[in-house]
Amino acid sequence: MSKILPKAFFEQSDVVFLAKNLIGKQLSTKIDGIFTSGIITETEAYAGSGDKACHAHLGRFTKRTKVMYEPGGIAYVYLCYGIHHLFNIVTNTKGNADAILIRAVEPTDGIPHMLERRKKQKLDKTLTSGPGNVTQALGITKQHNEESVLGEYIWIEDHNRNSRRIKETTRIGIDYAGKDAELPWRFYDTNSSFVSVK
DNA sequence: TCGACGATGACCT
DNA sequence: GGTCATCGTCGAA
Repeated sequence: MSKILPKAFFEQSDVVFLAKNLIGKQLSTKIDGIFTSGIITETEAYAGSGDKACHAHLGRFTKRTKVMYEPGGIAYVYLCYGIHHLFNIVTNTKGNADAILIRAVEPTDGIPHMLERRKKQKLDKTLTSGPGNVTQALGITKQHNEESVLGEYIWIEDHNRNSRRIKETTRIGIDYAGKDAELPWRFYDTNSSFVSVK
C-alpha cells in the first residue's frame, strides 16, 4: 500500500516537522523516460526569512529565490559551487519561503540507470549520498526548478516505512549562518548506510 | 559591468 | 585530512 503525498502535505507550516516526516518516504523521478526512485534517508529544513542559512533570509526575493515563496509542493533546484545541482522541496503556503533539502536517498528502483548517470560500476553508499549525488543519480537538473513534486516527472509516495529511527543534528555547510548553524534541523535515518554523515 | 563566493564532491596523500 | 575544480547568482560600483 502506497500513495502519492498530496499538495496539502507540503503546505503544512512546520517545515522542521515536514523534513523529519519525509524520512522514509519514496522519492521517484521519470526523467528522459527513465524511472528511478529511492527512499529518502537524509533531509535538512530551511525556514524562510527567519532562518539565516536560508536563501530567502530576511525576505530576500530574487529571480533565484522567488520559487521558494510559491505554495508548497514544487521543486527548488539550484546550482552550487558551479558544479552540483541541489534539489529542494518548497513547503508552506504562498509567501512563506520554506524549503527542505534532500541530502541522501537509498536506491530502490532503476539502479542500473543511476549507475550509468553517476558513471559508476557498482552500487555503494556514494551513489546517492550527498545532495549533489542524489540529483545526478535521479536525473534532476536546474530545468526541473519550479516543477511540481506531485507531477509526471517527480513525485513522492508514502510507503509506510515511517517507523525508522531518525537522528536529529545540525545542518552542513552553512558556517556563514552564525547561531542558526547550530539548529538541529538536519535529519537522517540511522538504519541506513546511505547518508552523508560527517 | 565586475568580483567574490557558495546548502559539494572527487581525488590525492 | 587537505586541495581544488568551476560557474551562476548577488550586490556593490
